[in-house]
Amino acid sequence: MQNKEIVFKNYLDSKGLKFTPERSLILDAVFSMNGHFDVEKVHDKLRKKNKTISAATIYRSLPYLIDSGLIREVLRCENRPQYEVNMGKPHHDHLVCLNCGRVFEFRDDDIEKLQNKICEKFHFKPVEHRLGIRGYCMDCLKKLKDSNS
Amino acid sequence: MQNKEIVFKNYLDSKGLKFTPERSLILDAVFSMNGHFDVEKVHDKLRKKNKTISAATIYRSLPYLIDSGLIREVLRCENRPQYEVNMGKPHHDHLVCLNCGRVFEFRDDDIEKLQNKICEKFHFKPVEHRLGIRGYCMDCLKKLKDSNS
DNA sequence: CTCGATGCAAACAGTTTGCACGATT
DNA sequence: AATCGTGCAAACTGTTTGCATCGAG
Repeated sequence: MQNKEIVFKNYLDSKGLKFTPERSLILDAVFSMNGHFDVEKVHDKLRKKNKTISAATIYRSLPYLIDSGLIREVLRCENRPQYEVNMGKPHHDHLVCLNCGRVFEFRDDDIEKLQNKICEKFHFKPVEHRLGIRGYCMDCLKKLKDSNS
Repeated sequence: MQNKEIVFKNYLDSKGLKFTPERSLILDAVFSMNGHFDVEKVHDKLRKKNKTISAATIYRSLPYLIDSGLIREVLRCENRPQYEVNMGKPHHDHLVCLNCGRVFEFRDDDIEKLQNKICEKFHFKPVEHRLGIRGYCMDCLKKLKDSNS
């Protein structure tokens, strides 16, 4: 039993909920994802392992995973909510390419500090923040330039 | 004919589209809104003026308003997309209170500069960015504290 | 026996689209 | 006549919910 299972089980126990086989599979699927994912991707992943679980169950499980701190919702750059695993990384922000859709992660302590300064100014107690910069990545810029010449 | 109408008309003309009475009403409704709004709010506003316009038409018009630069989509803090009028203010970010839902706007040039620095590092050409900090505002903090004592 | 968990299907909300009709040129 | 815009209703997508059933304690 790995760390993530222990965390999830403890969380569920504390709420009088059960660590079922389905929830275990969803947990594994979510952690086998690299990068961002949405409900459909989790569903697909499970189907590929011939462990189909109804979408309703996934929808019902995600809030528990979020509440337990194992995953979190990230910047909405598409039409549906995206999630990602909380891997010890305290926080990071995103560069989203409008052309290829790739997401580049970065973390900048100075930005974090400035944000805290602003919160102080407003007497605002921050819980979380999301910063997403959308634009064009190096590769796509090059491609676009080439195709125009 | 005011500025916004001229801008919109010019935009529509340039695309071979028409500045219809419906689009004019939507434009007015949108500009009479203070703060953020969504499609339903525009619809309501128009209904209150006894100028009911079908939701479909509003949905079809918003992209033109965005594309013409008159309004923009803002941070999604709720379940549906929110928009706001582009009032000359070049850009600002948001503090969203998780308790009362109020949105505080701010602008910080240092953060903007840092973002540009990061983009340079990634050879990333930014188009737009959204920063939302969620937490608790001063008033709610006070209220929450009082009710706990 | 009692709860919570599940899958299914139906319901739902927001958005988009097909279509017939209307207005403008 | 051609083109674009509109309202309506139907379609569609992602998500939630009611219900019968299952399964662990």
